[in-house]
Amino acid sequence: MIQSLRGMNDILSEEYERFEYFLSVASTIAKRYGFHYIETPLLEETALFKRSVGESSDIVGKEMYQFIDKGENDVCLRPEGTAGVVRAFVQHKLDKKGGIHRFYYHGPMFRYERPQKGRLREFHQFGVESFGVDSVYEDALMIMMVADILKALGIGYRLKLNSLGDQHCMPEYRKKLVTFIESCDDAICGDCERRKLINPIRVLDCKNEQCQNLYTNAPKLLDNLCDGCQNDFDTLKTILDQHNIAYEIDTNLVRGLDYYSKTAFEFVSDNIGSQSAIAGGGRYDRLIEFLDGKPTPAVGFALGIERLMELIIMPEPVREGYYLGAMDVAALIPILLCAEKIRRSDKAVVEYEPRSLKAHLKGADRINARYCAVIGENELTQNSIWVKDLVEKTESLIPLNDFFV
RNA sequence: GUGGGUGUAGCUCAGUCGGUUAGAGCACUAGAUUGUGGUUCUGGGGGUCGUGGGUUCGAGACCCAUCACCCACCCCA
Repeated sequence: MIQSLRGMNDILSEEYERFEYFLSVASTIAKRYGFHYIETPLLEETALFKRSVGESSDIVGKEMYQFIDKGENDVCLRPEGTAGVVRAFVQHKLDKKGGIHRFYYHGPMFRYERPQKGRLREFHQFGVESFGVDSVYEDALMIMMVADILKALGIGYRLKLNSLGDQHCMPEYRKKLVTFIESCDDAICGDCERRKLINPIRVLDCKNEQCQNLYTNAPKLLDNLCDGCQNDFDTLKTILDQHNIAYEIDTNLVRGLDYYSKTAFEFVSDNIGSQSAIAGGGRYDRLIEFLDGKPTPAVGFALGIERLMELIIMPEPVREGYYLGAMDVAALIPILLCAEKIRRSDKAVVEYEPRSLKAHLKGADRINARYCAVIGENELTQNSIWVKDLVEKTESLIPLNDFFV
């Protein structure tokens, strides 16, 4: 038997209903916030991710589905969504056009990791990117939008917040941090030794207990922000307070993608195991110029759909449409004609096997139909169809000529 | 990539020390006054015991490999 590839799942039936429900809720909310859908290719030039996500990140370093195509292009399946949207933004010269551009997207992402709960090799994200807005109000908008989506789905969360500084304060902070790390050099773990050289900020969220103990006295990002970053961060907190969105400051929250600056946030759930991040995002004002665009401020977030699936509280299912069945082979012909008429405006599911009335009622029940419509010997002689409303428990015999004329 | 656990019917799982025809519940299907659903009762169908090797007179059970899933590390959404 041929099986799907490791970490790549089919989504079907009830699971897909959840998936679809999520998409409709999230898309509706994104549109209400003034965002427009954008679809970008799953396959992109490898250089796009090397330059945006960053070669120091694990995603680019070891998790990409990368290969040479028949035209000898170095390509890979997208490991995340932002890079492609930024590429499209620049390619279509929206950076030069100026103004505000707000996009939302959803689709599969690919990372070659060891699968576990909440971590697949092909997984789905819903994300949002906003270009051209410098104001920290847009950062707040992102967080409010995620909060709105999670609330609409009945999902509880904790929000972690941090500021990573900008090109003015970050480099200086980085120097301070490296000096600090060197002062406790011999005691840090091998990973941190590596991080110190490639991306020193990442030592902060090292999970090694000994490292964490050492870093309690490390200089904090938040104590080293320049005035501009500090003001924005304070404003952001005020806005969130005003909107009753609870948050916790996490000075060790360092997003794993290299392009973030200033606002960084992460929504986590305590109910889905160790892969607990359900949404993450932040500002990335420098990324557009890294990808050859005109410098443009930008913020965004992405949300992992699979991690949300089991948390979604679905609305009560309602009975809808028709179940049609024959009690006699000859009745199948008018049944099919009726189904065709119903489908012009409603759902109709036909059972082809002639069965007892009881079996048909059960069948209608099983697919959660509102109406059970049956033609048997009696109806055939009277040229009519028997219809029972399974909610109102009323039934009627309708002449075929009158049925949905 | 590292460490640990699990794999028996469509689903959830029993299966004793290795022993003869592999079980239950749910689901499916058919009946229970011959045309009235969601309850009950009775019957029925459905299994290469994840896959491939090995040990043994005999393997669902023991051993090895492999694949998949789960948990933790790591990473991230």
